[in-house]
Amino acid sequence: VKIRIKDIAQRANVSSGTVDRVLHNRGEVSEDTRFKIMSIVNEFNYQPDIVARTLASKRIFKIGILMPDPNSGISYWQAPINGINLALSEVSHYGIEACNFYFDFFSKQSYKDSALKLLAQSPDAIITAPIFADQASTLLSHCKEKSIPVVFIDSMSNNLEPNGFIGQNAFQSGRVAASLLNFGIKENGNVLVISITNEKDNTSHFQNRVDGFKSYFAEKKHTYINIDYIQISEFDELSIANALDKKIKPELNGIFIPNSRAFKVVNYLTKNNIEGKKIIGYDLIDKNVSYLRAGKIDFLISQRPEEQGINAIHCLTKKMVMGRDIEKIHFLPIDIITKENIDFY
Amino acid sequence: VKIRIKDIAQRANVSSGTVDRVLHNRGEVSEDTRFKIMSIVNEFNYQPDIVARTLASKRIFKIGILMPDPNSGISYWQAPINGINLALSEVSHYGIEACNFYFDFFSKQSYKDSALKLLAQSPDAIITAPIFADQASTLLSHCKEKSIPVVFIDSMSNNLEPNGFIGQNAFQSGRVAASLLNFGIKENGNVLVISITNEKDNTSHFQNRVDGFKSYFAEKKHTYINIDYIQISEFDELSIANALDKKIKPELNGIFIPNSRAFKVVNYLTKNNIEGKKIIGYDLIDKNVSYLRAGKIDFLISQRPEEQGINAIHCLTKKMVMGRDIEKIHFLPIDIITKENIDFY
DNA sequence: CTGTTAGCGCTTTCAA
DNA sequence: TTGAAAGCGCTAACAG
Repeated sequence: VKIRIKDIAQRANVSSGTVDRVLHNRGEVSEDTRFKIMSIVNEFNYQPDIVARTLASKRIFKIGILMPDPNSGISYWQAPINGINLALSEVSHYGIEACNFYFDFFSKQSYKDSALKLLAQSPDAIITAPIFADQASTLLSHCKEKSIPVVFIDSMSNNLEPNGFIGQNAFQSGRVAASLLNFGIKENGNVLVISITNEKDNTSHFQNRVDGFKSYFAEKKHTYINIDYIQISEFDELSIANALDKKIKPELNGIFIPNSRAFKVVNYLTKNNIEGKKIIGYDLIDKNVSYLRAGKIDFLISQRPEEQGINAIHCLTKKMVMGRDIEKIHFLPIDIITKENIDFY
Repeated sequence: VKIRIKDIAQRANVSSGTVDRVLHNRGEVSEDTRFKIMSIVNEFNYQPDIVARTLASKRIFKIGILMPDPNSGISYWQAPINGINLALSEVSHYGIEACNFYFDFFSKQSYKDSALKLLAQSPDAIITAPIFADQASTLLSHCKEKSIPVVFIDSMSNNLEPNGFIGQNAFQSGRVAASLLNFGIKENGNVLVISITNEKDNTSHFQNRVDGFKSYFAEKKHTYINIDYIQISEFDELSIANALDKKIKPELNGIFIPNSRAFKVVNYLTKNNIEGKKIIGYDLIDKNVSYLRAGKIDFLISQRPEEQGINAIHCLTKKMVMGRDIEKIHFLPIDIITKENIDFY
């Protein structure tokens, strides 16, 4: 019971060219025939054969990728790019192509520059990690004007409205971390939140995690967990050591690091022969994974960065090739990773 | 630099029909021209355009699905079927179709019967959960003869060799469970493994989990965890209560249920007002999830049943449409689910 | 405004 | 053994 353009044309006493015109809203069709055709389309629930379509139309869809440079220090950013490339290889025969632009994770200017270069390529859609809220906002406005769909991955700037967001619920992930520490610590104890970050980071994302973390303990009635907090805005070893010297005490039970820099804390602990703290951090970057395997980090929370990339490509492909809507918010699972299950992620 | 059949034909001074014949090994081609064509194919690394291919060949690939009846008691089995259907809807335009056959989870005969009915439909590939090793083995032999690829999902019967397996590493998942309990229990304590299963189940799968669980504690040098074990082969409330009355003691710290029947244990505990045991089970079936949300189960381990179904369809599609090989073993992650992250799975 | 037509790259039948 | 040709369902350019 599949109806084709040819069938519709026949029933409407028009040519297939005309049907094609109304299906693609390219005008130049009288209201009468347009109506007649549409009613047949609806009556029989016409679904275009996308295989035939992609074969016939040699159209190329260009997806602009604007991501942090995976080679610049923070190895985390290789993961979403891997996901993007993997997905691209699967949909390339639909005429989906990418043009990649990388920016320096620590430079707003670099984001801005790359964004401009990207726009110069006139992409049909854009995927970006909106590390810098202001610059991402500018990009978004440009795109809205030209009606280029934009998908954010990784993090969400609170007041921006991209066509879609793919990432983790940061607040809730903080709660997950808290519940794990709570499970290991029993009724009462002391935990420390160590935020190694400076104002150049997309701090609100990390802050949401901390807020979630605190909210968990705030709700607990029968446990008495004392939460201390420290922010360290210099990333070098000495600054971190100085800051931690004051905060790491014997009575401390657990440590929560709300971003991928847990390994820096463990570096310090190892150097100072401090053991027995429960530690939980984020992201499966090499240095964190090594410490996890060595038993020096208890849990890492993963945001499925590859899958973020994969999903972003898939959702834009569906949008452009099949005309499907973009899901406004797509939260990925909050994966709990330990020494014992790390091999399967 | 894409080469087409037409180009190959031209270079070889033959018609495109002949090229097609050698590409599909349908003979009726002289060794000479065959060789000439193949060398061109290799030289230019010809990749068929699968879009054009599927459009031209109206071939239908039928995938036989042989799974436990999702409506018969064990609600778990709806999940892989959902995954299968989801993936099917994505690849249906490649001419992939399914014919479903369900069997009674507790009846070997029913598996056998359904397998025969399925084979009568002469499917091009088969997906099954090999709940009964012997019967699955018979099916496998039949398929090997007719060279029908078979993919197992969920569990693996130790000495069988399907073309592919998609599921979880059962042994390692038991280790994950153990490490979680260990995290919550500290240096020493008592844990109980409750295996609610009868000989009709595919017990080896569950046994692997228990083995993994034990292996974890066996390796621990500085913790003294005493592991008790009980098997209950009747599923009714009374039998379970009788069995547990003897085993659940105040000094018990943790309970591990190596299959989806954790809720039956929690039913008992609730009825008897027993609290404060750390509990870990498997699978996100409704009853387990309710107890997880209520804080009566600490962790559930999930095997991504939907994804098992999705992957099975995808890997067979790649095999049949694109001629790619089937991955022999595809282990899915061992997801750790808590009250705090359940909403995102 | 509308119809005609020539493909897209591959498969498949029929004839030679 | 091989070649020629008619499609698969849809697009897009051109003619009217």
